[in-house]
Formats: sequence, C-alpha cells, structure tokens
Amino acid sequence: MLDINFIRDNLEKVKQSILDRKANVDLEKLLKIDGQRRYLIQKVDALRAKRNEAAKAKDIETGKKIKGELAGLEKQLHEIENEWSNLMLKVPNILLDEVPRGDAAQNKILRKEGEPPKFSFTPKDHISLGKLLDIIDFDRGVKVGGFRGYFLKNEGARLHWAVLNFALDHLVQKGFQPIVPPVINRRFALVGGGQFPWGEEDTYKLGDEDYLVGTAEIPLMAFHADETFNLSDLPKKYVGLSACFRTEIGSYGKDTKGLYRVHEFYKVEQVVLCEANEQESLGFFEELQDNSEDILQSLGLPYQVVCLSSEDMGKKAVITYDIETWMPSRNGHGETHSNSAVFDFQTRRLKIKYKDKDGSYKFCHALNNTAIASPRILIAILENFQQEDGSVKIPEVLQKYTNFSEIKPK
RNA sequence: GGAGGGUUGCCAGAGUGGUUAAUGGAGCGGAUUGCUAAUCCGCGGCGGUGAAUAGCCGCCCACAGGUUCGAAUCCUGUACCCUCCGCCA
Repeated sequence: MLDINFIRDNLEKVKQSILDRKANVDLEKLLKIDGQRRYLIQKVDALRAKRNEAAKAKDIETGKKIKGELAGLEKQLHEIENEWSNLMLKVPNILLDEVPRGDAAQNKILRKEGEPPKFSFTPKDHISLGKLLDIIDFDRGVKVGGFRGYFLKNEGARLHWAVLNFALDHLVQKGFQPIVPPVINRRFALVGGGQFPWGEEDTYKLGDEDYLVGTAEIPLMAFHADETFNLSDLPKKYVGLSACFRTEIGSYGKDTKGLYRVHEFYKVEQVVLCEANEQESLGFFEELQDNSEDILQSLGLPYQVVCLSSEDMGKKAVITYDIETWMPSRNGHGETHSNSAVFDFQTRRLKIKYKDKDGSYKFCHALNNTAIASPRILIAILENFQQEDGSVKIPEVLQKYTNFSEIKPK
C-alpha cells in the first residue's frame, strides 16, 4: 500500500505505474472517495466534539439531538472508508526507472552464468530419469494427490532435503536467522504481504479466515506485524523453510507434466527488513541476489538473471530479478528464483515501523528472495548432471547432506 | 471436544456508566550534582486541519457491533491467552 499523501503529491508517478503495469485501479475514483472521506471526517469530528461537550455538561436534550445527526454521518463515513481501503489496497507500488516497461517480451536478460552442458548422447528429461532411477513416481502421485501430484522416493527424497538443507545452512552462515513458519495463515497476513487482492485465486482457502500460503515470505513478513523497532534492531535477516501451496489456476494448461509446476513444494526463502532508505534497500537487493547466485554456482548450475518487465512482475515490488536455471529438457531456462525489493509497500499494510534518529516513526523497507525451491530445482540437477547410462552425479556441496555421490538406474 | 477464568499504554497494574484512563517500573530527552549513582522536569500511537516534528479537534482500554445524552465499565458476536477434564502424534 502506498501512503495516500504520497499518491496525492505524486499523482503522475502513480498513474504511470498503473499504466505501465496494466493494473486495474480507478485512481480518479480513489481521489473522489478520498475527498468525500476527508469531508465526512471533518463533519463527524466536529459533531463528536459537540457531543462530548454536551455530555460533559450533562445536557441531555442537546445530546439527543446530536446523536440523531451523528448516526447517519457515521454510517456514511464507515461505508466510504471501506470503499477507500479496498481501492487503496489495489494501487500498485511505484516502479524503479530501470524496470523495462511492457509485457514479458520486454524482460531484460542481465547476464548469463555457467555453460549449459553439451551431451555426447541424447539427454533424457527429469521425468524419464525419475522413472529410470526410481526416485520420482508421478503415476501414484496423481492417483493419491490428484493433478500435479508426485511422490519423491529413495535418493529423490533425500536429494530434495539435501538441497533445502544446503541452502538453509548457506544463509545461516551469512547471518540469517532460520525460521520454520506456520503455513496456515490468517487473512491479514496475505493482505498485508501484498498477496491479496491480486493473488487470491492462486491461494488455497481453508476457512473464512485461513489460507495455505504460497511462500514463507507471507508468515515471515507478518511475523513482526504491529511491531515497532529501535533503529539498532535493524536490519532483520530471516531465512524461512516451509511448504508452499499454489492452486495454479491461472496456469491451467501450462507445464502439465513433471515437477516444474506443482501444487505443493518446499522453499527456502530470504526475507529482510531494513531502514526506509532506498540506497540501503537496494544494497540488500544486491546482497540477496548474490546469495542466491552463490547457491546456484556452488551447485554448478548454469543460469541467467532476468529483470522482469513492468507487466510481468508483482504489483507490490518496485523491481524484481528472476533467476532462470538451465533445464536441458526445455532446451532453455526455467524460472527458479525471484528477488523483489518492496520498499514500504508491505510494512505499511502490516504496520511494521521503527523509530528513526529524529524520533519520527517510519515504515521499514522489506525484501524477499528465493534461496532454493524444491522439487523444481531437482529438474535442473537431474537433467544437467545426467550421464549417458542415465545415472546422475550429485554436486559435491550436497554430498554431505545426501551421503551419496551418484544416483544409479535400478 | 467440555467447564471455568482472562485480554487496559514498552512492562506491571488500578479502575463496574459521567472531568484530560490512577500508580509503579523500564526506556528516551533535558536540568543539576563530577565519585560508576542520585534527584528533579518532560515524553504514547493513529487520523483530520495546518508550512509545521506548533496549536486545535477526533479516535484508540483484544477486535467488530449494540444499548445510552454519556461506555474501559452494561449487552451480543469473534479472536487469542490461562487453568482443569477428555482425546491425541
């Protein structure tokens, strides 16, 4: 959420962001509602002042008269404020200048790291490898879990945890505090995290108030909701490990086979809260980016870094870099990581503040980035490191977690 | 799942219909005194209006409604916490 004062003072910027993102917000209506809101607040406050005076003087007759007038106005104000909040929640964040404007075709490849492997044989995809090595079972996965269901078995199950543990340890060594959060979250956390109103149909709903989160970013951000930090408490650096759930309703016919697009997976996620300073915020953006690239480089996986275009990125971010890792079966790169600077968009919704040097209260800046997500990353590991006989060599950094260096066909 | 108790400011804690929500502690700022401290003074958040981190007004006693001229206080619903019982990985 943006500050209404910022919106009023920077109308053109906000309008441009809405256009660039093809966001669906009626800004004119918001401004009109905001005018009505302020007008009603003034009337209601004045009447309340009168009422308080009458009550103090025990002037019952005057009090009764005011009560009648006030009731109608308060109801109106209440309705206007609801409408106001709903519109405010839909206004997207501003965009940094370097974000390419346009649709996904405008995504800008910033750099490529590592060389895609050259096979002297016809490489298999992870689906056949999974079957051959007896480590992934899609048939029974669908039988039990439904469409997009899967079982990881044997070395596959262990490789999955190995990758997650490796990423977790890597971040802990860099000073991130490890957290296993709840994945059943209340509605406020999803609204506060900026997941809603946009991503509501992608989210599993459990009851009137409870949802299954699609990322640990949601509970990690809500962790500090309604809290105020001292300057010395910042930055907060967290690394969360959690299950993630996504309905994938928006991508129904896409990637219908394999581990690429599944309803449930695990992810190690980095989250940072820092001072409300764009320089500092963007410094952490680079730091989180480096962390993820370190992890991929340690694994020996080739990848490219992409700056997402205005229409392709989330509405809450001011800038997003995706990492796409090389996946031989796609003969191309597939998204495995997503790094976003969000500034105070989420913390304003969640009321996460700190007391600045001058004594004023400010909303923190926030960032989040994938460290690793499994099983999607297993696609890259299995396919890139496969041998001619279908066996797969395990990256060295993972071996202390797997206790094996190779998976062989059964 | 059953029964009971509770939720007040950073913390503790008083307050059961009528002034600015006691009091104590912590923290921060200032004053004073130099003896590892004491003493004194000041300090909540949000919104509206302002150039204003000035004044003024409003709102905030878990949250949402209701009763009343007037609600922390009475009523209803919801959430959470505690105790006991039951069940249980």
